[in-house]
Amino acid sequence: MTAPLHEAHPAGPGRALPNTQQGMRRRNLARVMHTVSAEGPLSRAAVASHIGLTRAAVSTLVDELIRSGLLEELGPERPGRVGRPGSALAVSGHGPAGIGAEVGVDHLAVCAVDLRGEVRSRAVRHGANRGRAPEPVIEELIELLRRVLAEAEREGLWPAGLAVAVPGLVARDARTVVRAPNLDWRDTDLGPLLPVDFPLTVGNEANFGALAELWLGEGTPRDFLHVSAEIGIGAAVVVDGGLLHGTRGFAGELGHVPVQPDGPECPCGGRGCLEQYAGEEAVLRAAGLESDEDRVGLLAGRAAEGDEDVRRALRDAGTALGVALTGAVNLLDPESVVLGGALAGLAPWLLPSLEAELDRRTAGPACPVSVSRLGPEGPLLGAAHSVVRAVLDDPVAVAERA
Amino acid sequence: MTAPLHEAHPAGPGRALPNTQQGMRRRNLARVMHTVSAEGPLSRAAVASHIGLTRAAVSTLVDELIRSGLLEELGPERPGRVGRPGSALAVSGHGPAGIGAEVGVDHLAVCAVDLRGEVRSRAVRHGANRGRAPEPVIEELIELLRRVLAEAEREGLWPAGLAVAVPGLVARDARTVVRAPNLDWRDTDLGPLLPVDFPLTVGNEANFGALAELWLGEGTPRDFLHVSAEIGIGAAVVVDGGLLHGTRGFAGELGHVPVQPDGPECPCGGRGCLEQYAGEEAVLRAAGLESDEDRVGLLAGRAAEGDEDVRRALRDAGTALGVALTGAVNLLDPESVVLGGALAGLAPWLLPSLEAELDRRTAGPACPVSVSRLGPEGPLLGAAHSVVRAVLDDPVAVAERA
DNA sequence: ACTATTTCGTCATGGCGGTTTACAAATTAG
DNA sequence: CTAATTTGTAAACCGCCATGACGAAATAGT
Repeated sequence: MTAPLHEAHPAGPGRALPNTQQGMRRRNLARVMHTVSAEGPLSRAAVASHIGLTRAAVSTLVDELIRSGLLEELGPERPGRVGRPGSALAVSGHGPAGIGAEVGVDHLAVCAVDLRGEVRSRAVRHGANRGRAPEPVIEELIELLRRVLAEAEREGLWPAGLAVAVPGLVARDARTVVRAPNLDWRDTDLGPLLPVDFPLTVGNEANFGALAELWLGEGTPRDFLHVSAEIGIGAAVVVDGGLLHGTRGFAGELGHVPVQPDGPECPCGGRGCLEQYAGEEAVLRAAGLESDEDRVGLLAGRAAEGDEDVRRALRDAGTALGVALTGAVNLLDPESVVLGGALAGLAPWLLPSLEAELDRRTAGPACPVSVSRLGPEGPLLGAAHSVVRAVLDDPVAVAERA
Repeated sequence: MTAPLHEAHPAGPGRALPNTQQGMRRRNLARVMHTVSAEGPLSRAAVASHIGLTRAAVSTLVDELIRSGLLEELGPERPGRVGRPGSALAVSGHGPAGIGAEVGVDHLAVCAVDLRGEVRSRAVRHGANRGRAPEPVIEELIELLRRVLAEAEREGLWPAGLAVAVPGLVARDARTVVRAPNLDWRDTDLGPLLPVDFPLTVGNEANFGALAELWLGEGTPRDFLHVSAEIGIGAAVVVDGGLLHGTRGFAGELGHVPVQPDGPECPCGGRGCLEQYAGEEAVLRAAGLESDEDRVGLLAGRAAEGDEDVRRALRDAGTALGVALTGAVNLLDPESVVLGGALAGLAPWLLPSLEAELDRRTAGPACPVSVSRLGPEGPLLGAAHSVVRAVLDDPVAVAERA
């Protein structure tokens, strides 16, 4: 029963809808949902002027959305302006919810987000998953999922879809994990393991983090490069408000960009890949540390304490990141680079050398580098919100399933 | 009078059209044009089944396109199939034409392409333009343009737009050349210099070359990386059948991707940029040659003769290209890499080391590298065809101008 | 307090676009 | 020569949005 959510989450409302009158209607319904969702409570008239339709047309659209339970009438607004006050519309806090899940190296998490974007339920379970087989891990995830779904149902929500963030490469079918080095999973189709009766999507953790940044970050542009790191270093390329997936779904493998063509060998077969300089393992080694749990926290702690070895290791990692990012920036000309995931916590010590390297190597104004506010929350929120966006992108599709 | 052609040539038909009934109509007109253009002569019924409309609907669409002179009725087709034969429709060979122009380092060229994709007129003028001011060069280009337009008019064609390919960075407004090192142009707006009474677009030569590959190449995928080189090394990133422009329009600057972080200094401010290893100047120097004209031809000639110095220089350049492309391929996961422009002619000596490097550094199946058939013709054809595509993408817009 | 003005939401009407249904025309199969 | 099949078109219909008019509900002015 696991139908794919529309793959490669389209940027705008309803990209794939047919070019017929019904398709037009569905696109307009989506535009209403997006407008109300983005611009807060709005009257029908305000929505109409936002999207360029007449009040009459918006009325019929809103009626349909209210009947479907996707919009709610909040009642008359009381503005100081002249004229009859409008009736405020808001996205419904009941009805469909986006379920996000995350399989991390040392934790599992599930959450439910309503159409308003609020997290209404969540469950987390800590514990190292490194090297565990997929089945028991997913078994535990399902337990969390059950709890979240139960609580969501008590709040009047029903699941519109499930998106799972995984620390590894995911095939374009958005179902099978091709390679997850931290977990030691290879070519495992999560579809059969997660028998849910709503659409399932599996995606790369870094990609979901980037989407969270795009949708939840403040002032985030529509074209940027989102860099995050767990063990591998993943980048997500966001172009015109949409993710760049690549042919096989493997785009964004920043970790294996050559930084020093005759540097140390890398398991990927190359030499001097970024991961050999800025990967978690490499940085720990350079700092003279060893640990099996919360390695990022360890690094951040030592660096904050003033440990010169750790700081040097992070400086060098920043320089290597700067070299790799110079290539990426030259190739993509993004509006900015955002450091997310584990890198966000280490930013204070990475940024100076990273920016110095990037500035030095770029002619003209350098590409600004910023740090994500979301940090480690990004992937989970991005996953849940991807489902919410899918609902906003095609409201009738979910209304039919209600 | 120079209105911008729709910027950032959209992939599909009429992306920017409003979501109204007229917009729907225009999109369907575009779909008919695209189908007839791509699938050769087709009956109304065949078009209908291709795009999923009814025969009746297609009939009215075709009527309108024929009245506008964009489609032609070729007469009844004689198939061996049962049933009444359809009336073959073809894109008109008269009416609107796309005008392409190219400002090269040592030549100027202009051509006119009809909606069928045939080159109906062309004019070329050889002569070094290096270091000449924009005004006299454009003056000469206008002379060629006048000749091409005159011949096109004799053939019953009228210009639907002009696209100019320039060897340099072009701003997002598609009018001003920000930097063209070979010509020594900086921040020159070609709009005032080219006062034509139809839409004008200025674009990067490498980008137009990539578009030519996309539209004219056989078996070219919708996601690929097109690498070309004149003096600088430009790459064009094609994603889902559309060019990736970047925020400022500077995407694809492969020449300044770091290949050896502490290599020789580069005018861009960096060190060890690809251009320092695989740029024209660098290769000539490594080969111990010097020349002011047709430097690529010189290299190819010597390499073909068996000159070991030249071959070694090209091998090394290929290796450097391989390193830079490894980074790009990891980041973008394209379906293939295409070598175009000057690189196409040098491919026999570049490819082996390039592919070896790329294979070695990539885990799993390597990204296939191919060579463009179009070679130096690419940019000019791509420019002209970009105008033709714009007409196919929104037929009514040009019909109104007829 | 009362009227004029402004804005909101809705209804009836109409135009536009594609579908459905029906039919004549043109070909092949038997 | 008839039956079957396919094409192109015309007429009626339906869905969707625009237009214009109206009542409702607020403010502004006298």
